[in-house]
Amino acid sequence: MTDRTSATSAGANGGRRSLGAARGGSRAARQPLERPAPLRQAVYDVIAEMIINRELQPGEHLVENELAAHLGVSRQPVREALQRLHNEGWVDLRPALGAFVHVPTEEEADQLLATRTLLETESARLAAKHATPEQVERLRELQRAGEQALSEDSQVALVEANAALHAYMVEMSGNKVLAQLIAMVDRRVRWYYSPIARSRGREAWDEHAALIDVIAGGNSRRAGEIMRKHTERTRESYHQRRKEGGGQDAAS
Amino acid sequence: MTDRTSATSAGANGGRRSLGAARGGSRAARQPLERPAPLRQAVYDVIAEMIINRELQPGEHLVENELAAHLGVSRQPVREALQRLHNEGWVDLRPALGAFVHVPTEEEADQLLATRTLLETESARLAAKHATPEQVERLRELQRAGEQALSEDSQVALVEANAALHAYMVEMSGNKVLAQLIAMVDRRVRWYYSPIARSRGREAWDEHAALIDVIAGGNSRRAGEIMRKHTERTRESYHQRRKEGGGQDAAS
DNA sequence: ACCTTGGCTATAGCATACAGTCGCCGAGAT
DNA sequence: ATCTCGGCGACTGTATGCTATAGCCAAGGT
Repeated sequence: MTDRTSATSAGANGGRRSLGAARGGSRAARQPLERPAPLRQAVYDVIAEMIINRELQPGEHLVENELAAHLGVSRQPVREALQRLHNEGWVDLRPALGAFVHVPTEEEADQLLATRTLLETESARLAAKHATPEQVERLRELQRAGEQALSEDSQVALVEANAALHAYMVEMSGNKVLAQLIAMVDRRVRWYYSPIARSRGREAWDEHAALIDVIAGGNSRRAGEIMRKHTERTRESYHQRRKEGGGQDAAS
Repeated sequence: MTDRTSATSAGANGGRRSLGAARGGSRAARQPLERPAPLRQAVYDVIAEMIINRELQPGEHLVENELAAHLGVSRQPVREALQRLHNEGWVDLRPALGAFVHVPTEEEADQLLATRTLLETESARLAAKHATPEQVERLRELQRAGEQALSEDSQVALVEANAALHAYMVEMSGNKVLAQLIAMVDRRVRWYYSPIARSRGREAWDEHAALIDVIAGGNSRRAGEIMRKHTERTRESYHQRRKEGGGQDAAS
């Protein structure tokens, strides 16, 4: 009982941690277009990030009170954020027990990768189908960003550039439904294999370059093929590393 | 306001209040295996159903208080149900304004159908790849159920049988991630075009029969092809009917 | 020594209370 | 007559209080 009291009192807007502070200043702004951006969104972002970079480990019990106290908000936004994380497969919600960080299984990882291949392949095909010169130029920009990260040997930048490139290609596809699905799947894929795959680096970005060329040429069939191979190789690399003992991560 | 009230009260059909009552008596039960099955789940089911069968119309403002009152629960489970409905694309959540039943656009419908084709095609391919005789037998059972519905000219049964057949095929694919995506997409697809498509009936079920034969033979490539054509035809039928004036539904 | 059982604690689930915000409408000014 | 501004109602977003349950531990029985 005492702990809960302390937890809530800490959260009782007396010490809004980063979350409240970031919003407090917007008081002056009066534009009708500006959306308040609910707390639960911020809470969701923070928790999701904590899960992704392993601050919260798979299987870990996410106690609403603790999270609320930690973030300086009440349980309510935390609950709603957890719900959303559940819908998107990040946490398991066991009735009357609460939320637990999802524990990835080998099977699931494989299925995710397979599904990703399917979706990304289609995305590439569509992107090639109606690519405009401006879009291609944008792709090349992103490609250069990747090369840069590669030369600087910055893993973080590399992962980011990779995500950006794929994301933009999806956007180019013009299919928002597809984009939504890919967003979900991709994020989880990255979570699964990011700690293992030191990124195929050079190789992967060469493939990207080739892919962009094909897209520029508008050859949708070939674009799809290249993307399939590209993601398949990532998948293979994933399996290989797992066998080699990168298994610190996934599954039991 | 009055019109909406009448709509919802009509939908609540009086008996819906049982949500709370059905659980009240569980006090005596002591089995550890018995899952409490949270209220929000029930609430979600009810609201989703109301949306699907048009008791709640596209664009309609879903006021938390009213839903809560009609269902006999507090706002809390309603909120959480709405969150989930939002993630799955059924309702739009406008900050500080609330939840609105999603308004389908023509573009979106098309993208949904295209995505469905992609996913279902893959599902069929995988199903064919490792189909067991038992599974094939089950498929034929479902097929017979469809034929039955067809001969009885029962639209409801037909839609149900159709859903069951596709769902089982997805299950056969063995890819749970894929299954999850298809479940989401399919449900929305059905929502979009159900009021228009009087189901292609005979024709569609003939295609099903052919598909099952191919799956039984384990020809995955061909299974995928057939499924693609199958769903593409549905798509065409959708567009055709829209142009003919079935546009009472989608978009503005 | 092992199993059973009853109470205890921590925590989720639900309900209720409070506060801030958006949009509307009418009154007053130009 | 039109435009602006201030009050008002409604509803969401957030906080907090309450209750029931799951899991644990210890005490007692077999």
